Amino acid sequence: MTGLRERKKAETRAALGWAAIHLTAERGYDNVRVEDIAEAAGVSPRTFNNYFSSKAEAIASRHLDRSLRTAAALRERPVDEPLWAALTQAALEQFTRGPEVEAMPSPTHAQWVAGVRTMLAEPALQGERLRAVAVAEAELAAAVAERTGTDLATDMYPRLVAAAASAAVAVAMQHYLDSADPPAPIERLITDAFTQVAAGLPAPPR
Amino acid sequence: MTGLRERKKAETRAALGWAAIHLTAERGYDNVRVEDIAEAAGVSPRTFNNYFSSKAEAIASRHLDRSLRTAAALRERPVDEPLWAALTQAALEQFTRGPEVEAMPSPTHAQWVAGVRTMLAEPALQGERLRAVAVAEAELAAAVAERTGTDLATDMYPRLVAAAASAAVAVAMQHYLDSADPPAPIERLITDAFTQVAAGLPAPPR
DNA sequence: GATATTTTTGCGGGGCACGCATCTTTGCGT
DNA sequence: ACGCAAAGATGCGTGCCCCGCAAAAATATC
Repeated sequence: MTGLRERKKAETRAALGWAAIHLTAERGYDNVRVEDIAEAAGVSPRTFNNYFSSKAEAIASRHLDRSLRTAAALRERPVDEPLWAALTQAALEQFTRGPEVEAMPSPTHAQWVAGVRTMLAEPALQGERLRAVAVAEAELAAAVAERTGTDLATDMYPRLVAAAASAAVAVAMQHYLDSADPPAPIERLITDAFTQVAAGLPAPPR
Repeated sequence: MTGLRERKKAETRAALGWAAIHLTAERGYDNVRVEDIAEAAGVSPRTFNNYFSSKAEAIASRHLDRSLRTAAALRERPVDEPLWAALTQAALEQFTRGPEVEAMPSPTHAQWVAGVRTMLAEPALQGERLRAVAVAEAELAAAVAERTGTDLATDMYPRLVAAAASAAVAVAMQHYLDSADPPAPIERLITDAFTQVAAGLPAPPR
């Protein structure tokens, strides 16, 4: 059962995370104070640090949540699906755009994308983002171990798979952001990346 | 030519980095103040921030340097060596222990390892470490692109290779630290990891 | 409705990162 | 050898961040 307490906590957390991202994309990382984020979310500044232990962590929180969902998605895939096909699908599922982005008016949208790009370039945030990916990777490794019947404690295999899958997604996203004109569809990039990794990344003929 | 100026800068940087690691492994991350690190390196506290923009960055600096050396090492490998063999060797080269560690007396050494483990577990450092790896990965990708005649701007291939290689090293290191009793030789773990990745990480028979 | 738990909030402290002005060191041309 | 220009080191001051602690408010339990 989902009590009022838990729901409110989740809402506050989401509000703080979203406010942190929104304000940062709008004004730039160090023109946003914790105080501003707290105000936008309707809580006291002190409360901010009850939810996140740093400004960076708040901003990275959505990325963390989404990354964790990949592991959960893998567990939902049919057990008889081949591993790499299941991984690819699990990853793809995370890239259907949510309503709060879709509902954004178009001219604003361009500014938004630019703001996000600037945000991602901020060194102070990259570390936290990568840490989020690492946390999710552990979950993914556990799911892979379960699915393939390997042992996390003795085999490197599940961790290698999880790391390679994370890398595929990361590279595809980077490629998408870099060459956004014209923007190659992210779905194709992800599929491509997974295919190459699953083929062992052979050196191309020269 | 390597002037006095550059040499002194490099020395100061190294001294700060080493002091940061040493003190942190000894006392724990938040029992070390920037002031202490500066003092140990023989410079003023203000100077610390001329070299590193955070305590975490200073601690991760050696890791960054070592990671960057992998990319440099790849460039030194013979051009006719197959890609994955060259990558494996380049990575292996970075794991011959330096004299300042080798020279450490054995009882102290145990404490040292424990200290380092605690240090690596510190959340505040993990992000910075990962960021260092990411920076090195970009270098590695460039080296791979060069060696394979692919194009960084249009092909995901070199980045995927770099990411997969980084992941192989990271997983091997993690495995090494986790199962350190008995400690499997790191060289074998790395070689194993690279072999699996280059084979496309096929699902094992159940 | 009264009591017990959880969460929020205000306050205060210790530290960190950095801009700016100043002083010192190094490099170089004559 | 000397002095000037460039680069680095230092001290000071500022704004912000993160967190411990204890009181107050909100929610759950009976």
